[in-house]
Amino acid sequence: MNPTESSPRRRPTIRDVARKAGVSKSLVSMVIRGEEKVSARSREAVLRAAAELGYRPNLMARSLVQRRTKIVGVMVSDLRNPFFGDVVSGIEQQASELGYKVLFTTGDRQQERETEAIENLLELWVDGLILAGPRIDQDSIGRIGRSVPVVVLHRPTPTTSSADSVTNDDRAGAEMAVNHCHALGHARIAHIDGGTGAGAQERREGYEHSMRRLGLVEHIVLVSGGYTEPRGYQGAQELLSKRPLPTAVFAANDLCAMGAINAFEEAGLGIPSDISVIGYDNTSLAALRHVSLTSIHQPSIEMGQMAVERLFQRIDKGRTEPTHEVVAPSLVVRNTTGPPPAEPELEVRR
Amino acid sequence: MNPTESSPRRRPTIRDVARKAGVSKSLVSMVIRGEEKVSARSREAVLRAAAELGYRPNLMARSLVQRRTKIVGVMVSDLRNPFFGDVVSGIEQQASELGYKVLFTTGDRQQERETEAIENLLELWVDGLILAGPRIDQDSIGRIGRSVPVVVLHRPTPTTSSADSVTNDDRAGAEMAVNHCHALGHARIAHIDGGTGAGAQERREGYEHSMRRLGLVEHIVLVSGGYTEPRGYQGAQELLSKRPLPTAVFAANDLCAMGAINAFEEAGLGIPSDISVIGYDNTSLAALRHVSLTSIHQPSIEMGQMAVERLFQRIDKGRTEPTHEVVAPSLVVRNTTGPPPAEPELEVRR
DNA sequence: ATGAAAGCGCTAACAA
DNA sequence: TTGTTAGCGCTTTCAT
Repeated sequence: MNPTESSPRRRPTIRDVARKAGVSKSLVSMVIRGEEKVSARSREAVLRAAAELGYRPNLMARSLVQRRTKIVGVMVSDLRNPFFGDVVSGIEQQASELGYKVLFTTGDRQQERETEAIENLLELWVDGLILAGPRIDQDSIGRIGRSVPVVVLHRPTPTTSSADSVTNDDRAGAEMAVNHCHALGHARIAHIDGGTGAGAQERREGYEHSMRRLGLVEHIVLVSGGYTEPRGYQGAQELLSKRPLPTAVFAANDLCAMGAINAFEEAGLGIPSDISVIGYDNTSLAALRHVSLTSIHQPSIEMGQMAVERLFQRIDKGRTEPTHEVVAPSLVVRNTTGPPPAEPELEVRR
Repeated sequence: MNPTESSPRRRPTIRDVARKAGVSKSLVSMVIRGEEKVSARSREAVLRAAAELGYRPNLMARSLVQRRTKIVGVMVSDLRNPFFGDVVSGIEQQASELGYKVLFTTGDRQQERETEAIENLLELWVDGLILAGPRIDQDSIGRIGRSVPVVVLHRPTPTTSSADSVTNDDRAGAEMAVNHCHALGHARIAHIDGGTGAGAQERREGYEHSMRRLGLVEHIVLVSGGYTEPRGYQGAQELLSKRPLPTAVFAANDLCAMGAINAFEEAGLGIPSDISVIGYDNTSLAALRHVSLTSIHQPSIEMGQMAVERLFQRIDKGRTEPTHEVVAPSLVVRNTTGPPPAEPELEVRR
């Protein structure tokens, strides 16, 4: 029995191809990489041998000698959030445009898992790293940024950091949300926050700042939530236990908003007749006509593309000073926000 | 100026650590891999040097000599479908349990992109491959399966194939959907199909078979759709242009169902008062109380885990005969299905 | 307990 | 145009 065949499919290497084609390794290498200076005869022989053997170059071996992988690593904090679907799509588009492959890992919204996920990518010596909505601390990011080009997505990064960042202006977005509600006549505007999620702090601050600026400081109600539906539900429950009830709620993101809406509807409140809800991210979820959630839009596909572009500038263009791109969010009004209900107090006074 | 420092962060290698710690490469290797037979003194010296240099082992170099990567590659057909969030989560859990890393790529529902995505993984010499909802043809899958362990998720695979598969019984699930509608009193049950999506054919067949078995063959209405919301919307539009209108619609998946619901609501139809809608996959989307979509559940997290387990058996346990695991789907009744409206014909006759 | 040497699959000079 | 050689960073015998 042929030992090569009997061994459970040892993958053919460049050597096997060379032997079969009757040429040297280097010639095979040249053909595989599409170099010109190869005679048609050799080229054909090599290609045929490669095809017959089912040869596939070993990227690791190649990367080892070239000292670069042409791979962009992407750590996505939460694959369950539809928001990241768009981001990833933008990343892939641009990467393939620039000749890079993309590999993903996920952190499942837990710091420890994120660290692991990033480590996995780093051990592969990816040429660059994109952290999409990371929760790990800034110090860690800075440290990683010193050993490999890093772009942080959706999370503001201190200007001192070695990492680039691409974010939307969360503070401005939050203010848009509050202003929208205020313009509709709301005063008791509450916020279910995003906890430790990327950008959550800024949205919180934007909310508070805006409330203050509008003279609604005594109406500030801030409950803790998170970037998931159950967190939004919990946050809404907490709001429901307080009096007076808010007439509008700004939720940390769309998922959170959906959870809040569920809680309110369960409590028999009409949306937006009794209570308005506004989300953030303008995900595909919000756009579903059946959901029709008013939300703050951030251009996620474009942001994904920008992240890759930034990485590229560092890797292939030798840029070294960090850049911090901030894109403008925008308000998308749909059907979960409207004017507040008539004040019950009026009826009491009557 | 120290040339090592000035060069734009060349990553430290095992050699650098060895030099700094004043020991040999092999010793460093042993320490890094946590081997026992190393003196405490050397171990400390090595660890300190490694920490100071920010050393990170190069997985590629290691894989090259070990001829295995301890990486499971996963090609996900559509990251925008929340369904895959769960699947991925199951895959990651089980993989980390078994000591494997996971790397993802996506195909964005296009065959060509899928092929590329898979190729990327293969060139890394991943130890095994999971194809989650692939659209590429069975031949290609079979070919890949002959060179590396492959598990196909969510898509039935011919028993002749060299790949394993983990699927739910799409045919049975489709029949459950139809039976549920029939039990509610519906006869005009239409189907918006999933086109070339994984399992779509089986769902289509299950629908037709079930309609036939229930004696509703003349009510079979099958329009083409797909596994996305816009496709569902289009499919529903087509249904709306036909007479008589169906009283219930079985959509290829939840996304498709949402699109259909949008179309129906836009047309002024009440759900489920005028028309019932049932989806497939029981995604987080369907579970949103505000959406509350009746759907066919498949245990996605468990299926992800099983896929990894199957891979593991091939990689580390030497299994060679293909397995085809089929799990049972189940019906989850929510608020988008109900009894059909009173027949308008009755009023006409009156 | 530690080190020297060979080699994983590939590319990149350099020779021929 | 083609082959030879060295070496990428690491693990793995095999000596010591």
